[in-house]
Amino acid sequence: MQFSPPTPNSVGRTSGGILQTASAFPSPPRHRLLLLRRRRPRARALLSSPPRISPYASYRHHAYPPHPPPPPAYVGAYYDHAAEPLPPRDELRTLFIAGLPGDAKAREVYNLFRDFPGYVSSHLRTSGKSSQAYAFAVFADQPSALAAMSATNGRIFDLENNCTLHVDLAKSNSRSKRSRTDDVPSYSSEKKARNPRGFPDSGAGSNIHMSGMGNSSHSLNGYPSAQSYTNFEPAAFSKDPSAFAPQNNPPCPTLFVANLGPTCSEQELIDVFSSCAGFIKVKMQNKFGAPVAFVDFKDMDSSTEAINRLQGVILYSSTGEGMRLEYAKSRMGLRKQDKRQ
DNA sequence: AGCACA
Repeated sequence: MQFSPPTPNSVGRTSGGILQTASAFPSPPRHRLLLLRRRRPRARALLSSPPRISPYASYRHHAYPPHPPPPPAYVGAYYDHAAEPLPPRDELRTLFIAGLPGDAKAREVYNLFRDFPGYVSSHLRTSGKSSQAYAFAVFADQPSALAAMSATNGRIFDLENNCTLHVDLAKSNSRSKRSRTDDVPSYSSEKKARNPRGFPDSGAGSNIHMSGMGNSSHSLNGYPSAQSYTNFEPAAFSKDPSAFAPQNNPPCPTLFVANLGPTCSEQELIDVFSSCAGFIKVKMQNKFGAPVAFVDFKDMDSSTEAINRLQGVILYSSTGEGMRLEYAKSRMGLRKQDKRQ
C-alpha cells in the first residue's frame, strides 16, 4: 500500500548477463553507499564492479537449459517513511531484495533468509501483473543484515527464469512491530507446508510476515528448522554432495576456502559462514599470496550443507568469481577436545 | 588451484 509498484522501465541486465548493481538502482542514495563504506572500506568490488554469477552460486536446481536473460532489475518499493517510527538508532537493518520472479512465494523468501543470524521477518511484494517481485527482509541489526546481504546478493534465485537476486540495504527499515495486523494473512498460524500454493501469490501487497524472531535464529513459526532445502535442491543434492563439490578430498568437518579476494577479512568470512548450522570457527591464512581460510563445523553434515549453500558465493571482497569451497584435507585443530587421553 | 593450526 505504501509501496509504489516496481517500474518496469528500469535498467536491467545487459545482454552479456553482467549485472550492474549501480545501474540496477539508478542514483543510489548517498547514505547507503556511505554506510557500506563505513563498515567495509574495501567494498569497491561490490560497488563498482558487477557481481558475477558463479555456476555454483545459490540453490541449484537441476541443470536448466540456458534462457535468454530477461531484464530483471527493478526500481520501486519506495517506502513512505513519513509515518515510520524509526528506531532510536536509525541504522538500516532491512534488506531490499529485487530480482525475484513474479511467482515468488513468501516461503521462498523466508527460506532464503531464515537461517541467517538476526533474521527477523520478511515481506514479499508481488505486483500483480508484473513478472517480477521484490521483498524486504528485516534483521536485528545492520551487521546481520549485511552478512545476509553478502551471502545472497547475486544468487541465482530461479535459473529457469534467469532471476538473479539484487540484495541491498533498503532505503528505510520496515516496520517490524506488529502494530498493524491488517493485511497479514492467516498463514503463519498453521497449515504451513500443507498447501504449497496456499500463498496469495498474486495481488499486489501481500504482506507476508514470516518471522524468525526470538532465539537462535532457527525454526519457529511452523517451519521445520533443520536443513530442509527440499524446495530448492534435487534429491541427489543431499545424497551425493561429492557430485557438487569439485574436489577430491573426502568429506571433512572442516572446509577449505579458496579464491578469496585480496582484501577479504576473517570477519567477513565469519559473517557469512556463521549463518550455517554447526558453524564453529574460521581460521584465515593471509600470510602468503592468495588468502585462504579454513572453516570448521561440528560435523560433516554441517560442512556439507555449508558447501552446498555457499559454494561460489560472492563476497564484498571478491574479485571475479566467488569463493571456492572444498573439504579440507584435515580437520581443524582436533587436539584437546578429542578424548585421546 | 593455493590445505594450517594442534
